[in-house]
Amino acid sequence: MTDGGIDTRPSRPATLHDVAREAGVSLATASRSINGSTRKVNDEFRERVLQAAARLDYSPNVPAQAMARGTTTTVALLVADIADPYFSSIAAGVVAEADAARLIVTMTATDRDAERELEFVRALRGQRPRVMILAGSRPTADSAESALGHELRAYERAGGVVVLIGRNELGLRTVLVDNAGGAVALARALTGIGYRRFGVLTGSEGLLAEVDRLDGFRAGLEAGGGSLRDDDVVRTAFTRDGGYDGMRRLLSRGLDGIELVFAASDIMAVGALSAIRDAGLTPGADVAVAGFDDIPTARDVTPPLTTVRVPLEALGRRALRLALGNSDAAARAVATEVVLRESTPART
Amino acid sequence: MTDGGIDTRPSRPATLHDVAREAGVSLATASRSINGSTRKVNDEFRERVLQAAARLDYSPNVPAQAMARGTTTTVALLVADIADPYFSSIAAGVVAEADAARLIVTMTATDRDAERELEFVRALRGQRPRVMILAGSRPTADSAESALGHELRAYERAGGVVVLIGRNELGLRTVLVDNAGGAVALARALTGIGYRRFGVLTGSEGLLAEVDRLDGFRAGLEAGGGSLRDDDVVRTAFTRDGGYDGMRRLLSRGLDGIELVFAASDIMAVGALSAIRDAGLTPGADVAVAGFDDIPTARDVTPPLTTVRVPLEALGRRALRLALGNSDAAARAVATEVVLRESTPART
DNA sequence: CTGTTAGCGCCTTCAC
DNA sequence: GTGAAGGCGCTAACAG
Repeated sequence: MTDGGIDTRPSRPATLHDVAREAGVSLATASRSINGSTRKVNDEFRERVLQAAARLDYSPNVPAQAMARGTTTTVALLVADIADPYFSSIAAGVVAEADAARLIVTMTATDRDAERELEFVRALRGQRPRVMILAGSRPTADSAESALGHELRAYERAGGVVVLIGRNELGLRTVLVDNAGGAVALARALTGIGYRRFGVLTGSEGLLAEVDRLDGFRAGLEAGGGSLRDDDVVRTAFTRDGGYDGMRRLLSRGLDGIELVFAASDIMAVGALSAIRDAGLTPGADVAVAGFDDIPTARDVTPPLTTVRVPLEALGRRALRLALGNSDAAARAVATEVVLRESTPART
Repeated sequence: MTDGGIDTRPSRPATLHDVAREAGVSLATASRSINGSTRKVNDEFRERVLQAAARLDYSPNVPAQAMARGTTTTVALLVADIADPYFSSIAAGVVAEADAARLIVTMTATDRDAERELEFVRALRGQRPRVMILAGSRPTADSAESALGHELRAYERAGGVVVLIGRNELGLRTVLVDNAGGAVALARALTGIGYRRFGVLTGSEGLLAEVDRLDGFRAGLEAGGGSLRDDDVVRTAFTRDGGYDGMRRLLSRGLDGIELVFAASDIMAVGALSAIRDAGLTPGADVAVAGFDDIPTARDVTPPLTTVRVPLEALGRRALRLALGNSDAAARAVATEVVLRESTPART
């Protein structure tokens, strides 16, 4: 820099070695000063090292540390769809908790594709994350399942920790959600305020959550004296548009006495509301709608959505805590809670 | 495994060395077989290596590869809030594009805190990501700003690439959004359908996006003959709850002739709609509301929200493409587009 | 308390 | 075409 200007040429990042030399100490001392090991370092030396590091804009090479230590500080998170509020809320929880533990989260989306999920688990395994959290619940059984299980088990055998959110399979650590209980409670609450004839919008992929919610709802109706005919159960995509289409199908076929439509997820319910409105009807008044999850927008749609609250962010936090060995996170299924709002007005 | 069962004890992950030995070839040959280098490998050998790898459940150690190669396959993404649809949509775009380039995305949230942002940039720098994307737009200037700039420049000097989304500072690569143009167009469209008296809900942190949107809106009003009084501009948090509170303030103070409230983001507009409704008024009829961004829920609230579409996912994709040197991604500001919906019915 | 040194797992010239 | 060997940046024994 003979011109005295700032050197902006891309250059090799400073290494610990450089810092040690600059500070006039050994590599080991530099290392100990910067990340404080068990051993103590003379204050003066430490100070010198730290200043040298600052002067050189030194930034520890994490991959190198990982290799030397034999362990990373990474948490891998695999979700079905990042833009879906269900998953982004969970992700926010995982990130928040990771933060507290000084871990970094890597995030990927499977697009609800089992092939892709498998592929990603394979790729992620290579990163040697400390923890792998899978939140995209998937079919109860399918061809890729065994391969997935194999991969996950291999990962655990090599010292990794897997946590599944919302499904209970493969004998892996799981954060269970009380889907069934919530659905039962919802059904009872709805029959309790006078509803009798129901319709259902659910997913078509046989996800565990879907199944549990439907079964629970059925059970709750039985107990409460409501009725649900088999052909009033519409299977569609587990998305906003799926909810819209499913509701439209139901409407064009004729509601035929259905008083309330239960959508297996809020995001589907939101689609259903729009479909109802687009058909010239008024949700709540002409047909009631209930959802599941209590995503943030549930209270902002009109009418505000009756639903079952699943503490999504807490799920994410709990998943990571469970992975990190916090045993009280292992407890039992995460409780859910019925939230009655105006989309299901009391019937007389 | 004398008992013939499956060994599930946590064991050391298989290394390339193990694979080579198992296949009876050298380390180099194993390496070349598995990740295909420039050199050719005898088919038979390669086959043997691949099988050995499968047998041992070998998974390449990415951190080790990174070290040896001197470069990672990581993209670091820093956003303000993961659960906010604005950012999760951008994130989805980044992830999708990263996918195509076989890169892994690590994601962190700053919680809109400049301190945290700085801290994270520092930590992320250590990961030696190929690219760093900052999407949490922040104050136009503040104390942490220079430190941030210093850190980012050091990162670039060491060979990294930084891309900013939505702000134009520090002389770094940027994906610009035409906030001003969109706001101008919105204002003109609204005056065009008969609105004259406006109110505004905007953020209080002086984010560039806020400022541009407000200025643009003002300019558009002038051109279109609308009016906006200074005390009809409410500064509040750039969140759903901020929108709710701001609107409530406006309402309790008395709308005083305001016909339409422009919220600087959809998420704030959504809060405003709820506030209006909670006050016993009907949004659209009693007060019109417009937002900005066109997040997915904009069309699902009632009445559907008039807004300015920002192609969020595309922003994310473009940011990464720009980072990867795709020059056509460098073009000019991303275009925005006015979307009129029922929250702003034409005024005779 | 400080310094020396041997790896961590992999890639990549360089000889063969 | 294949193998041997050095080195990537850092940590963690191990001596001093």
